[in-house]
Amino acid sequence: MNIYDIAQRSGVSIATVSRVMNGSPNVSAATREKVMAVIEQEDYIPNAFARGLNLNSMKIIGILCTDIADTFYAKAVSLVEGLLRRNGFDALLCCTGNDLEDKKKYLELLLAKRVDAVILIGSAFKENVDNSHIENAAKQVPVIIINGLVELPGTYCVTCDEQSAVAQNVALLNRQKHRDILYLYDILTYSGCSKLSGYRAGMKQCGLPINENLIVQVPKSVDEVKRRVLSLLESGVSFSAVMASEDLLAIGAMKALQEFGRSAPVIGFNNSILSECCSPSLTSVDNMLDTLCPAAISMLTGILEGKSVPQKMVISATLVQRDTFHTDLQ
Amino acid sequence: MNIYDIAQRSGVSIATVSRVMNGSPNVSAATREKVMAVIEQEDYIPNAFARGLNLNSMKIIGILCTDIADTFYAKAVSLVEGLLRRNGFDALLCCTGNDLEDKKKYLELLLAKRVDAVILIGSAFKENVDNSHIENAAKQVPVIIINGLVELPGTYCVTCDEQSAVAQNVALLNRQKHRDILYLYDILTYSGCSKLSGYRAGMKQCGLPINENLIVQVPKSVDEVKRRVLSLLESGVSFSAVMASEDLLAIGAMKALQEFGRSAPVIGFNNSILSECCSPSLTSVDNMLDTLCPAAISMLTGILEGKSVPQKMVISATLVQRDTFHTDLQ
DNA sequence: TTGAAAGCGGTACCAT
DNA sequence: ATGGTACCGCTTTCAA
Repeated sequence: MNIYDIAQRSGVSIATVSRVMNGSPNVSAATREKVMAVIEQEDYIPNAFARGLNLNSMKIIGILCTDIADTFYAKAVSLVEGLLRRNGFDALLCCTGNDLEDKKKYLELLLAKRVDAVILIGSAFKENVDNSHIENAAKQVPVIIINGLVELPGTYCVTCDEQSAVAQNVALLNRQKHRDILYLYDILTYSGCSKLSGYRAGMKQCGLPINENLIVQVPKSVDEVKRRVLSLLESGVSFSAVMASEDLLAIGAMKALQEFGRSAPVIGFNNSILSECCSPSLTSVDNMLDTLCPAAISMLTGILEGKSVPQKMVISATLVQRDTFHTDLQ
Repeated sequence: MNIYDIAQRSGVSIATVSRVMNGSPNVSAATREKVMAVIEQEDYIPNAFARGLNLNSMKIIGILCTDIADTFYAKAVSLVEGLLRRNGFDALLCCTGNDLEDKKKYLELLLAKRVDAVILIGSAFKENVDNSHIENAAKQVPVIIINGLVELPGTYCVTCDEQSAVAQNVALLNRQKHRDILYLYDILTYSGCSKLSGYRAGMKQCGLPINENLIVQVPKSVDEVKRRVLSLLESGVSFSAVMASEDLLAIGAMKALQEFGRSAPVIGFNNSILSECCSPSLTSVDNMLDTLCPAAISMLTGILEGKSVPQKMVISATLVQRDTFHTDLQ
């Protein structure tokens, strides 16, 4: 069933059918009704490929993320997908993993499908890294980056000020007389770098010495983190509080502390469902996906409508207090 | 840059360029080389819409799931997306929520984009429910259902035998002299129904009486479940073990037990990352997504290649023992 | 208000 | 092995 069939059955030309389908005002009420009747009777759905070929768009946005099995990215994708749909777009999902070559390859695949724009979620880019693929993509379609920063023509970034958030946490802990703060992180994505430098900045601002032995890179696995922190504890490394770049890492640390029979404030990051599932429940930094994602989508729709939008937007984080840490937050 | 440009610059016809692009053997080595040189020099990428219009396919598979922020669905989508990509397909993601009307609407949207097939993940269908939209979709493209069951022409189901898994758990608990087993569930999807009937069947097989007060529907929220179970405990409802249809619910129950100062075996479902994050870690049924998803995709590729494939596949679950329950599993 | 017809950028059949 | 050309199904301009 195509536009010719509909035209024939309703005794008009395909141009008129097209006008009816697209809600053109230049159709008489009588004709419109006549055509609509046939369309509905035949359950006619226009061919999206043919429309795409003409309009050079199928209203599909590519979403590139490292790993949707990760709760943080899953939440971001969930929000983004819903918002896109509400704006009449579909989401083409592409999970890349952490390998740069894969990211490049998949970005090309996405562009080959002629998506209207690309949204990057939590990619592992930082300054001084090879961003040629992003630069190239941005020449073809708008590139929206959620929680990442690449300043190039055609890129638009919405980020959370995670650096300040971490620095503030250091200050809060310091106010409770903690001087030796263990910092756990996994990968140095843009976000990972921000947090780490927030830790260093926070320590410095508080006049605390930075002990490199307390800055520990760990794999993203509860058991593995637990093991690593336990061995730190056993080897007598001294710390009285823990911060982590991810809830998962914080939970590994908590488990180690529990097993070692030690108690200490622990602060996670992402305010994920994990922070509610552990016992005691985990105090965690909320990086405001609920705000970032809508901001990103409204940027995107603005761009596609030809409006002028800012290229960069930064939102501050908030600390969600649970069992593992309390303060008056002032 | 289109196929005409490439043809002109390499001094051949568009037919030949098309042959080169599609790896046809009917091209002389010399011509192929000449054309390839131009293609690479110009970074030519064929227009996917035009190809789609001709081939009636853009090699895109629609994925319909209720909520990708849920760790279980997120894992399923993650696996499926990766497998699809490895088979040369892209994934169009569509999260529906639990409303049937939305499911219908979104399924239509997916079909309107002319996807090559649809994969349903964890939809809330059971027998005696309105499956007309699925029936209709299956008339147009293959419909693969992961962890759901709809037996109609054009539908292909890959499920985990969750009913037996739950029944076996009841038997295991009973062997440890537990007779009063609290069962928590949230929504009665196909999967939810299977598990619940597994509970009933298991109790029956063990000759245990079924106390309807021990079958409790709860919302999917740790705090809410905790509150509900606490009030059960306080009201003196008697049970010595807990099973849940979801890790999240099991964790809520664990927290209630901890707060009430009671200890009891708890068994969750899905073997999600949550089960490793709670303390004590949660014993959980693994419903074998790592097996289900590859099976589903190989079914799909088989169908699209015109092979004959079974319409139904059932895989047994396994119990992953952690802190909250141990047995010899025999 | 309506229709004819020229694209959009490919694929594939039929000649040569 | 290569080229000419008729589609695929729609949008949109131009004329009437």
